Parts: sequence; C-alpha cells; structure tokens
Amino acid sequence: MTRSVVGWRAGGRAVYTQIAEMLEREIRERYEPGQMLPSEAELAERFGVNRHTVRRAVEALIGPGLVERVHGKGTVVLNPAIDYAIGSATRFTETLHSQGRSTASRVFRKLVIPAVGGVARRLNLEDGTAVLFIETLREVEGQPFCIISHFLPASRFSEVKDHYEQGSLHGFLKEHYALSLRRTESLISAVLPERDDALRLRMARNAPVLRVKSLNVDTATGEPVEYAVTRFRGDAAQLSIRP
Amino acid sequence: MTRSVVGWRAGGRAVYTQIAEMLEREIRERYEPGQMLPSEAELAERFGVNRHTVRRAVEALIGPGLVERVHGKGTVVLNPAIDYAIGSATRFTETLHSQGRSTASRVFRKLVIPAVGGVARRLNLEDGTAVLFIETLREVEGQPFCIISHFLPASRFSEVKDHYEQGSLHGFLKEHYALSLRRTESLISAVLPERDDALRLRMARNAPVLRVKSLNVDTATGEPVEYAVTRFRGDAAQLSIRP
DNA sequence: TAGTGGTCTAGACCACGCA
DNA sequence: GCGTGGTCTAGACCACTAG
Repeated sequence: MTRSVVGWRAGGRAVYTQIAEMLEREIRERYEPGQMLPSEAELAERFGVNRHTVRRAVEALIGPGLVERVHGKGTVVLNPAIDYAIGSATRFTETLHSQGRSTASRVFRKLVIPAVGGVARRLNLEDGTAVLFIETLREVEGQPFCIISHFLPASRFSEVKDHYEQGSLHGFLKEHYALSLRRTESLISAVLPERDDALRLRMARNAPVLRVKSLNVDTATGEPVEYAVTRFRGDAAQLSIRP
Repeated sequence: MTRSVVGWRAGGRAVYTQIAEMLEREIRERYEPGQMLPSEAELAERFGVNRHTVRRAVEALIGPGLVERVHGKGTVVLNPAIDYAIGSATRFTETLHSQGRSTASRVFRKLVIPAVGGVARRLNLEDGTAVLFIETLREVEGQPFCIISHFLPASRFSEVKDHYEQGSLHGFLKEHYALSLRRTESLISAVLPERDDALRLRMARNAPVLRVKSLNVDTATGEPVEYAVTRFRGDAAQLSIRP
C-alpha cells in the first residue's frame, strides 16, 4: 500500500526523522512560544504520510523540550530558540566567590510568602514567617545563564520589595542597609530542571542543571540574611573553587 | 477487533504501561545484566497484545536505562538493580575537602596511556607523555556513589601501578612516597553520564551527574601530582563547600 | 458535539547480525 | 536465510478540551 510521495526514501533515513527536522526548522523560524502546531491529521496530510508517522516525528521534538503535547487541545511550541549546541567549548566559569554578586541580573518575580522547611530553618525563622521571595535571571553574552531564588526575612527588608528591580542584590543591600554579607555554606548538586526553569533558561528538560544552595549572613552580627538557590544551565556553567 | 484478554482495561491505565511495569518487575527479579529479553513477537503473544504495544512498553524501560535495543539481535538487559528512588532524603553530602581521600574505593581499571589535552596541560607534561590512568568506584551504604578517574605521571609512580589495589589512593601515595597533596583547583559541572559510567553507577542515562575536576599538587614542591575527574550520581551526592 | 491527542490492532516490508 | 528489531500504513476507538 506504499505510495510514499516522491522522494521520502531518498536519504535512506527514516521518514519520521526527516519530518522531525523539517518541523524543527519551521518551528525555529516561524513559531513563537505558546503557538499551536497544526493538528496531527493536518500534518499527516501535508507530508503525505500516516498520522502515526507524524506522531513519531513530533515525539522527537518533545524529548529536547521543543514542543509539548496537550491532550484534547493540540501540540504547543515551548521554546523555538533552545540552543542545543553551547557545548563545553563556550562553557563559562563561575567563581563561587562572585556568585550572586553579579550585576547583570533581572528580577522577574517578587513576592512575599510564608517561610517553610529549609528556608525557614536556614534563615532561623519560625515556620510561616513572611519572607521576601525574589527570582532573578542572569544572562551571559545574551544567553540565559542562571536563575536565582533569593529568600530574605520580609520584616527587615521591606525596602527591597519596593525598590529593588535589577542589578546586584547584594550591592543593593550594601547601599541601603550598609550590610556586608558573608557566605557560610554552599551545597552543590546536579539535578534536572523544573519546567519553568527549563523554559526561562531556554534549555531542554532532560538536560542537567547545576544547583547551588547558599546561605549568606551579616558579617557583623552573624545573623542569616539571605538564603539563595541558584540553577545554572549545565551546558553553560562550570563552578570554579579555589581554596 | 478488540479481544483484550481478560482484565487489561481494569485499571483504566494504558495496557503498555501495565506491561512495562510487569516487565520491569520481572527484570529486577529474574534477569542479570547482559541477558536477552524474549523477542517482541514472543512478548506480544505472551501478553496477548499486538507487537506494537509491547514495543511501546519496552520503550518505557529504555528511557531509564533498564534495557537497550540492539538492531538485529534483540533487547538486552542493562542493569536490573538501578535504584530510581534514592531521592534527596538520602542524599549524601560530600565535603570537597575529603573528596578522593576516602577509603572505600575499589580499582576497576589501571592502565598506562599517553597524556593528551587537558590531562597533559594540567600535569604540566608534554603531549604524549605516559600517564598512569586509574579508575576507582566508591560505594556508600552498599550503593555506587562515584567514579574517579585518576591521572598521574607514569614515570614517577610505577609502584602505584603494581601495588595499589584498593583503599585510599592519597593514603597510598603518602605511605609509599611520603607525599602530601594539596588541592589547587576544582571545576564543578553538571552533565549527563557516559554510557559506562551510568552502568557502573547503576543509574539512568538521562539522570544527571555531578562532575568535579581537580588538580592536586605536591605540598612541598608545588609540582602537579594528580589530576582527577570525579563523577557523582546526581541523586545521591551533594557537595558541601565551606569557606 | 466537534476536534484534538492517546492507545491499540493488524499487517507489511526493511535493515541488521549472525550462523 | 532466518530471526531480530525498525519503520510505515490503515483504521478503529477512547479520553480530554472547549465551544
């Protein structure tokens, strides 16, 4: 029953692979995040293949996190600009020392939430105490590099909530509170990214993330001031530690 | 044409999911690494489903690295004892300080190879100079924890090649060469595991690994003595850094 | 209810590894 | 050449979402 329109078999490569590549190119060139792909039936007709074959092709785009299927709705484009090929050649080294003190970060979330679990414990607060929760995104050479979740006792830092918008958080604290911070603890681990982090970091969901949890205390009093969780793109970051 | 033997649909869950679970249980209980699964045709007949359905089930076991398909041969069991559920609750914290100095490591590879690239550069050797390449596996509470690749100048450490078998490499160096080592540099990154590492660490191939490259020099002379690359299971290890 | 993705069946042929 | 996995087609029905 094989009709195989013109030259599918030409390359000797699987049809679904070729379709996947065409779709990927189209998505990168013509789609914005959030847009819907044509339905599987439409794609099947357009490429002159069975619906199962386009399904297989679409599956190849799900792995790297390019699209996502939503049952009953359709296939939605996640992030056409994911850069697969940063590679270790262009890996940026981050000195643990300077981490969090950089200037090129942008705030994309700022809320007051109740402290729970590890956050409360590390900031030495009662469970449920209000903390200021700030999330910043940092880019390096135009590429997303890391996301930092900052937690600070809300009572003490109301001014941060109202006025900190970008730049270095530690710089802001120093300026407005005459605070000098000292890092007391860093915990480093390798994990897979949360969905939202993968999107913001423009990375695949099955690619690794380097996560650093760190606690900063007031140099003068020793009191905990900030707890931060940083997620670096695994393919872009490398931490350097020197004793 | 649906025959659906007895109660497949009972759970409301997909047939291929249920078959995948049954296969997984069987593999863990009755298979050794390297054994072949029955052919897809056999499995299809046994479960009373179409071959495509068992294929789908087997695909679910490929992702986590439980089995591997070999075109023309069959489906081979990789490592039935992979532990999916170590979770962060039982994450072990490794102090960067003690890393490599632990006692519970076992040598599984020991060769002399020519130094190239980063190895030669960091050990301050000419490209092509012979280096001793040792790989050790360390376990924590009976579970594989990390793999370390050690590189040492071969000319200086012939005795290591002949006599070091287990325990602490740094201890061995101290005993036999009266050497005391100092870590000068550590580079930490998050990556996906190499195939062999995944097998030895009994982990899924799509789960992250925490990789630490470190250089140790002779405390007395400052001469580079050992370059090491450590790969930790991401779900089991957490590095702790204290200034 | 119409349209979308999700699952399953049935059958065909291809590509690879091995004896 | 046989047996294995790899791909593709064809058609059916289910489950979910939204108007």
